[in-house]
Amino acid sequence: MGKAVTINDVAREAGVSKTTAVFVLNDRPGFSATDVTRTRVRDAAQKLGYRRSGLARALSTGRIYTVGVVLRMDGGRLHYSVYAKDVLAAMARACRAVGLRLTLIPFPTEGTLSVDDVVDHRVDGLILVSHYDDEFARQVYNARFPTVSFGSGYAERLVDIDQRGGVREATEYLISLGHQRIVHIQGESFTSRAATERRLGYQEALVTAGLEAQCLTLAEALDVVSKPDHPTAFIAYNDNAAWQLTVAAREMGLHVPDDLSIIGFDNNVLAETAVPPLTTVENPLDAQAEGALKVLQCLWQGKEPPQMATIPTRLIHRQSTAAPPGLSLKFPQKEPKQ
Amino acid sequence: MGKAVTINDVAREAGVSKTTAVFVLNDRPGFSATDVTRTRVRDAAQKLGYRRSGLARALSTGRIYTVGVVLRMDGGRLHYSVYAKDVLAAMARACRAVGLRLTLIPFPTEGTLSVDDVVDHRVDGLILVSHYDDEFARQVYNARFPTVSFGSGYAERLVDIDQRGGVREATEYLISLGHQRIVHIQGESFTSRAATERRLGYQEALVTAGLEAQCLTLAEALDVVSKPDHPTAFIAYNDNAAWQLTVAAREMGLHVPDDLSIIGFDNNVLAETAVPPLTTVENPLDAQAEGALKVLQCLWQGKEPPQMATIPTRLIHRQSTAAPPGLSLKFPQKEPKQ
DNA sequence: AGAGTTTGGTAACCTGGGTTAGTAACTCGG
DNA sequence: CCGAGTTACTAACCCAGGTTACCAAACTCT
Repeated sequence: MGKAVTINDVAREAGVSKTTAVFVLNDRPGFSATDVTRTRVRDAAQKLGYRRSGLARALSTGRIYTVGVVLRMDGGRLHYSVYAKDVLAAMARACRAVGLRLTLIPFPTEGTLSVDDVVDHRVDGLILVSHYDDEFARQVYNARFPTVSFGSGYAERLVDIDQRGGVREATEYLISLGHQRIVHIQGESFTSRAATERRLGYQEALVTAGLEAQCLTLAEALDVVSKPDHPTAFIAYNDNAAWQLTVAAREMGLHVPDDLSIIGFDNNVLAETAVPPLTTVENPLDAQAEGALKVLQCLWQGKEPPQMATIPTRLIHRQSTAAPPGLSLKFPQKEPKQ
Repeated sequence: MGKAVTINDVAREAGVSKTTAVFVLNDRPGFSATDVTRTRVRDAAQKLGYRRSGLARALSTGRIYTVGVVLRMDGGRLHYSVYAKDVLAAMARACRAVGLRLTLIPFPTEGTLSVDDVVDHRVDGLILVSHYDDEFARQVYNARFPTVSFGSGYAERLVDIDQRGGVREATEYLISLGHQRIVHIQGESFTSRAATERRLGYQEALVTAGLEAQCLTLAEALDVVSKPDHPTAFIAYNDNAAWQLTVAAREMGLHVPDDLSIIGFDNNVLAETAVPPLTTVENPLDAQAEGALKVLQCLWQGKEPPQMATIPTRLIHRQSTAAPPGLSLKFPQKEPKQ
């Protein structure tokens, strides 16, 4: 590897003081130097292949330009794999865009994390992604370490998407297509913020339209759909549930969307993979990631960030939604198998 | 946040020199101090809530105790999401076990990464996970930066699983069940190391048994399985392909495993999610991650690591494999639909 | 011409640890 | 009681940057 070139080497090569070299290379505002000097320093740096040490810089500035993403990396269910990877990808993009680095701090499967553990990770701030321990979150916030919650979870400085509005819009769309019997497939953790918000969005839309609300678990929904008088539309908690329902419906000989309309939530790869591709609510992870970083930047600058930021969602129209069978004039209604 | 407590504060509080404080707190071998002194230092540290700065330590020791994982975070296909997340989880576990941290260095969607970019990420070493740019890999290796390849890719210091042996064992298992017509579903990138190795494992087993080899793409396989005289067993490049074939077979009214045996590769969440759960070759990511770290540790200690490490795989028996229809005595053979 | 300001630049010290080379005091053998 | 060896501890310097305070010369104003 050879000895690394330091700023001292550059200064010596350019025949100036270290201070001058530092100030020139950092384009320090307010520092005056002749063009000749500036050029000499830059040429010397170029010639020696100088690359400044992020470490030393971090030590003296007190900023390391890295955020830690605390995330459960276990959790075997398929859609969580997709979500975790998508969140990381979005955070990585957002960080890259503003010149930050990203350290992954996996939340352990067993036990918990302590503030000490986390601070030792040398990060300027933390992003707590949903599904972590509330006790841990409270500790970190109490330590006054710059921290944001990403998605549902501990409610301090939360950056979340508009869960409720997204589902409301999707439900209103189904109503506008003429559906009267619309069922909501609830998330597995009924009490989580995301699950609650999504359910509320569904209920708000139905109440406004004067229709009756019915919330089922995925298992119940899979059962209901096999009955002859099944509902004409389902709005699922996430793409995974929507996708499983789609598979089940297809196997039962039901045609999606002619016999059954299905809407998911997340717009992740599962929605694209499904046959037919799912109409779904976009989970704008990129915008959410940017929002989370903005909050951290506020904290770093000493500004008080908003207690809560909500990222708008939008409905992605694909091929799993249509008017209910009675209203569909395009094709003769198919008879469900059995 | 208050002012951080430094080692100097501890030394002052304990009434000793900084050197003594450092040596005591680091349990430096060969340093002698009375128990009274040691206790005084430790008590002072405890009392002040001293926490040493990883940054400063990294600066003076030249080691930051962090590895960078270079990984594509785009690539929308479902199984890649699962793979990326599983690899990260495995790397995170392996790092944690040996007291290292993990920085995610996402390989950009467009363009490439430069060595400068990466070195600035303040890491002691790099893990290049498959699907990166060969040119980039060459540069990093040339820069003599401690680097390992994880899985298929640039062939210097490669830590890979026993792709060939895994598929060979799986194929031999199908043969032992009595299958005569076994088809291999190839990976999408036919020429990649993983795809080649897996195909070779399949071919070796068939040749040894005196059977005829047939390699198809997933699309071709989905087509073939709809024919009346379809093969009795498929061994897929990965769980995703196996899973798609399973879904297709089920929709065609074929029963897995009675009509059709299917084996996947990876043993990830897709294999568990599939109905029926897939017999598959385990992709031992944890062992592979540990192997990759071992190589880095060799490099850090100046030892020459093995050019190539191969992690053994094993077959996971689930419900997608059985004897071929003719040999199955358990149930009457079902007639494929159509 | 003397005072004030701008320009161009630097020595010295800071970040928070780790390390080297030494010193004073004590112990032991002869 | 003198030299050698050990024990207990420390001053001073290193890592590679960033910052502060200050200075000399040149320029501007009255």
